[in-house]
Amino acid sequence: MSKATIRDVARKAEVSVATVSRVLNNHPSVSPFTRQRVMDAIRELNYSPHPIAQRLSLGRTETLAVVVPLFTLPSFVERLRGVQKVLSHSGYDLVLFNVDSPHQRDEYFATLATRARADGILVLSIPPSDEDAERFLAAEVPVVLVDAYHPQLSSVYIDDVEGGYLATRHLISLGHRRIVYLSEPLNNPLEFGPMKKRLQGYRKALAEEGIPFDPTCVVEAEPGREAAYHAARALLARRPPPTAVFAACDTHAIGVLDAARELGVRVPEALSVVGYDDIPDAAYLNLSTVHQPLFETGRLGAELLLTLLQGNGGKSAPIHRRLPVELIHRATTAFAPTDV
Amino acid sequence: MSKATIRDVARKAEVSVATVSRVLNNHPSVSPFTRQRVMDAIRELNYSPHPIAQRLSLGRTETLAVVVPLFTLPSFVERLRGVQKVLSHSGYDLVLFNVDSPHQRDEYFATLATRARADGILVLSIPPSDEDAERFLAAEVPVVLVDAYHPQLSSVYIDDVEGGYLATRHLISLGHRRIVYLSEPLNNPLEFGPMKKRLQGYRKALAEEGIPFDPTCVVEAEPGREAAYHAARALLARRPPPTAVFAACDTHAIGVLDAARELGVRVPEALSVVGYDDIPDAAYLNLSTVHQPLFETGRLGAELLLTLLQGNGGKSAPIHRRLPVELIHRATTAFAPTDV
DNA sequence: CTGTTAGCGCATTCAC
DNA sequence: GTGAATGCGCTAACAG
Repeated sequence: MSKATIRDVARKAEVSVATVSRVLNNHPSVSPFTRQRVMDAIRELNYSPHPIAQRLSLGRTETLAVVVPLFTLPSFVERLRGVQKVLSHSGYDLVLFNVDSPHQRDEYFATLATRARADGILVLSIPPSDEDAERFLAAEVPVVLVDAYHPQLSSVYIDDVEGGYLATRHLISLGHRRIVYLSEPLNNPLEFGPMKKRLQGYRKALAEEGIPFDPTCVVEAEPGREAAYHAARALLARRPPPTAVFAACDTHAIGVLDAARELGVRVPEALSVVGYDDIPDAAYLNLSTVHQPLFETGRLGAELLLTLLQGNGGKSAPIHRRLPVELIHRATTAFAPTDV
Repeated sequence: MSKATIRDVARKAEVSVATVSRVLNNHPSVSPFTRQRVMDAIRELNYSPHPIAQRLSLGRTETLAVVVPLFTLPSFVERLRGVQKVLSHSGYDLVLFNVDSPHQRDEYFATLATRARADGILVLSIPPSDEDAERFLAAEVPVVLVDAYHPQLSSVYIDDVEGGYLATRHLISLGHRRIVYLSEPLNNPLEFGPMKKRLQGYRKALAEEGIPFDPTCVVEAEPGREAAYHAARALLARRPPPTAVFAACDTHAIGVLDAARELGVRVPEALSVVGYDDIPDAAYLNLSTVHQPLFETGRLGAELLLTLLQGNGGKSAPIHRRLPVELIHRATTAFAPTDV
């Protein structure tokens, strides 16, 4: 249907293609009369400009790339929602690049480092290497990192050290001393960093209170409730068992709750558990946790990218926004048992 | 960097652009010698073809549109995973269109009905109108519906009538008679149909057993655990209360479990609950439910679309694939209490 | 095997 | 105000 081209419209309206183009981009210098005739022709032919042709001519792609670790992170949906909310009315197409391996990440980052690919790039939770950053900079394609950081690239992120610190301090203030830090693998192929940062915060809080760091109190488990459950069972079998667990993500925290329930370990009386992220389930389960603004972070990242796109040409200094985290004290944390 | 054009390569390799184009699309008729020279030039210039220009020239967009109700359906992630898995290696860009209002749906469907927009369209859980279907057909742009159905458009879906039937039959066979059907709003703005279909299955099972249909046993609640929880509280306050609830989605079923627990109604002794979807949480909570292949459905939909794209030109008859559903009997359903 | 050329559909100088 | 002409970067006949 819409096979009509700008030329057809021009012919029908008895004007030149240039004029049609002008009314299309409502250029001021077109007489009302001609404009009307063109509009009529457009409507009659059910014409709409060919996006690809426009893009080639304009030298823009009208496209934004969003790079996400779609399946590894459960929190991505919330972030993506925030992103989508902003971009939906921006006129940009949102193309999704899912990376689930380092190789794919490298490939995407390499191919995206061109204005010919996308006008801007939004990267969720995947830290680019220095080399990647260089390429992005050289290609002069605006990039915003969400939940990731690189000094040379704009970003929106949270202070994970602070988050880990808050969670641990909370437990310490309740009298806990044998606090386990349970996290997803600290060294993962995608070099997802927050888990390490949270560990730093954990250690910082411990150090502040003069509690010696016990390496056996740092345990890693694969992502997912299941893995955390098994890890927790092992933990609770220790003698003496920990009195508190700081899980680096809510999913893990829930796995810990599972194990505790199954073993008859009462929470929070015998075991305190604090999670991280504040996913919807956390509120429901009354899980004490560190709240991080998932939706917000996506939204702000997208907005920042649009801003960078506005100020085209001016490759200004990167803008970094750090959003606050907050400890939510719910029902899974309480004073440490006294029979230590 | 990659500002080099095909002309630059041609110049450097001392050949014509046509030849460069040939090696790019590894056309056979190029002498090994020339090919090597061109390849060298390409590498030296760090050249890569401009996607937009290619598309304009080829008359293809190399793009697939995926239309999703991103935020209303919790199951979309699983489906999208399936889609992504297939498309990631297809060479197509995957652009995401999120619709959360009828208006947006209409807008997207209208603008997508052109080959100029996308080479193919994948629609998740949003039934197009007859008018939409006509437009897609007229534009000759391949469309695959996932979890939705239209006679003229290819689709991958499940038999929701059967699902509703299975769930209800299961309850009936356990001796239940006062069975409530709890569902998301039957008439929703996006005209999402499965809830009605499941109701049909429910009624069919009832009818088969000669159990009179009681309109007060059909209750609607907004999406989400919370709303279901409130609805369930009201239900359990009835005298006599229902002995079983068939929730049209697992999230609702979980809300029912919440209410039962809070009111001290034991499940499954005093109340049987069966859900629908078999989301990850369902397995964990030991929820009896109707399993539907979320990931599979997305995967197959994407594969079907690619197939349609292969057989370009031939606008064959629509292909419909109906995937089986299955009742998973877990711990939330049991024989009806005898003290009726 | 390789080069020349004509589009693809639109935006945009530059004249008039 | 409007039109003719040029270019965006690449592919695909058509010649040679």
